[in-house]
Amino acid sequence: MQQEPGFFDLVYQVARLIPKGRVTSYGAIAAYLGSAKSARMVGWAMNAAHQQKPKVPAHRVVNRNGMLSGKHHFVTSDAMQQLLEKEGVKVKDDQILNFTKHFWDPRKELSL
DNA sequence: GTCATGACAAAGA
DNA sequence: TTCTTTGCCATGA
Repeated sequence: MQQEPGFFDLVYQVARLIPKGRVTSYGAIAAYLGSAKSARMVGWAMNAAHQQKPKVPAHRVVNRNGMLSGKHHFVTSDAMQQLLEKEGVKVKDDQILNFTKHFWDPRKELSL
């Protein structure tokens, strides 16, 4: 088995590194992986993250606008918002308040 | 092997 | 300023 670190695995790794109460964007993760323009792949990876173990905090990953674009993919549409608020992130109208304040850039926090 | 889709992002009009 | 279009790369049929 090649065990080659695929794009998905990288996304899961970074997603799990997101501190509690923080959020990041698909583009930020993509940029950290070296493919800033492949933000779509990050979101696509999240789609498969549901079957990944350990669980991937996909609820901490939102689009560049801080909007819970992926909430619709959770078990329940409210699950994502509930989880975020539970961690201290205020969500209003499917959008994170003070998004820039909660924003966590792996490219900055992890390494440069 | 080819076509179509996807939880995004940046640029152009 | 908002809306529209293109790019990106991997997965599935």
